[in-house]
Amino acid sequence: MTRAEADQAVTRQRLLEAAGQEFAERGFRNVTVRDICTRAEANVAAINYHFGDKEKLYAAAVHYAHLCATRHDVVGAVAAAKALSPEQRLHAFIRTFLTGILETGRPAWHAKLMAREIAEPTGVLNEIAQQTVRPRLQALSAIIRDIIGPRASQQTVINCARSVVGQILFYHFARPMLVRVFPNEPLDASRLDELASHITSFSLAGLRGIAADLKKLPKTKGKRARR
Amino acid sequence: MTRAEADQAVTRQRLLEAAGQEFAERGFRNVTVRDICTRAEANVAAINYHFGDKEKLYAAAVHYAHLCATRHDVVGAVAAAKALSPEQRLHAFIRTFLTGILETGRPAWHAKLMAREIAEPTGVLNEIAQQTVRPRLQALSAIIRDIIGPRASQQTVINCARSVVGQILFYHFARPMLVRVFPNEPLDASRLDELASHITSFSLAGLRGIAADLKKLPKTKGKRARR
DNA sequence: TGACTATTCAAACAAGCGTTTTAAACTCCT
DNA sequence: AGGAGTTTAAAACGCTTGTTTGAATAGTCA
Repeated sequence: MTRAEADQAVTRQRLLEAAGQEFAERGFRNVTVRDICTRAEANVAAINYHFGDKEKLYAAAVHYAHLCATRHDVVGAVAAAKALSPEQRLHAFIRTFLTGILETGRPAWHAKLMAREIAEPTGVLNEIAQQTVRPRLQALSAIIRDIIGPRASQQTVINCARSVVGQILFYHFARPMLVRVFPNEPLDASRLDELASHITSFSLAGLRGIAADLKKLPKTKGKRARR
Repeated sequence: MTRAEADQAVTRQRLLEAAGQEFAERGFRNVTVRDICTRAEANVAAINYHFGDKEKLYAAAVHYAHLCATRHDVVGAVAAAKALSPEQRLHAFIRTFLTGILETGRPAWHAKLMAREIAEPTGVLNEIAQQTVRPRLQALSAIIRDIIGPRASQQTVINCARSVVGQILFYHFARPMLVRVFPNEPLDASRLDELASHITSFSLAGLRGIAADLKKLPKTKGKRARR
């Protein structure tokens, strides 16, 4: 690799990192290219030179975040825990997912960027849906089905999955409000274990309750209770 | 009231409605004053004339939304159901809250505006926190305590409240992703009953599970199990 | 070394934004 | 009817934004 190519690589990388953090923290529209270039210690024109335009930089940042995320991913953590009980796998899923939400600064802007894109799509949302969300949903659905049993309808599994993920992502989306309503709670990585345990306990009980409800109404053979 | 005053009032009101819907749907930064004025069939200068500037219009829209929301509010619905069981009151809370999230168009941009402000505060968040969120949290906390009993710590109640609200708001924040991951699900008002029932069942079971866990660990007299 | 390419940089550009200005249109009161 | 006060309308202003330009710099390779 030539020196020039190395320079290009290092500037590109700095832009990618700076853009990822800025975008994750403040959103696509609220971040200016000058903000990013200042943080990356690069010239204003660097973005257009290396990536074409702001949108392509954003797409590259999302793609990069996905690569980073899949390295030590939620799905990976769950797969590695294949030998564990469904309850333990649920805890692993929740804890790993929540880590990316509660962590601050450099190491975990990936999850925040994903979450932001989920709420305010910018065109690369479909890519995220296919590459990041679907596999996680698959993993979570498998765990949930292990817990509530094969008689539950697919719709029930999905509703439960959304209940679990909703509890987790709440700590991302509602953060500005949470710090105002609960000013004495840190709500950062120091609470990870406590919050992960709570969500796991709450969700486990919820899932078992749903499963118990199904047994009381064995009408439609369990499956396909949908409308 | 003079004719001029009536005209002023009607234009102001049209601006307020148009702004509320635009802001709720697309966010403060993504909406231009020209968008609002076009929708309200008013001149560009109307906003600055009637409200001063764009931010004050936004604040007025939030305030107006709060007024509309408190008319047939979550808290009101719960208070009216004071005679009901905690389980029924939980269902009423969830269903009323979820209505504002799932409803489309005119009648229910209030909840969406609130939710948007929760995720991306613009300066009036403190007002919302005090006027809208705190009373709802109080109402929900009371219901939760009725269900899980007096031995639970305040922190446990709060964690549970966040678990319930997280499930509900998820259908607002994650909507763009949800419609992509579940393209065959409507996720609008037609699903209100089903989703409200699911969240209620899931949460009720979750709460009872938390309560049961407390009885198995009566170490610290229940209260103050924090940290 | 010297032509050639790749990268950085300061400056300027064009478009979109919120806002202001200025004047016209309208209503009200005597 | 006519002046005063209020609301609407069109145009333009100033600022910020993303982007482009063209020169300056550094590195490669014959």
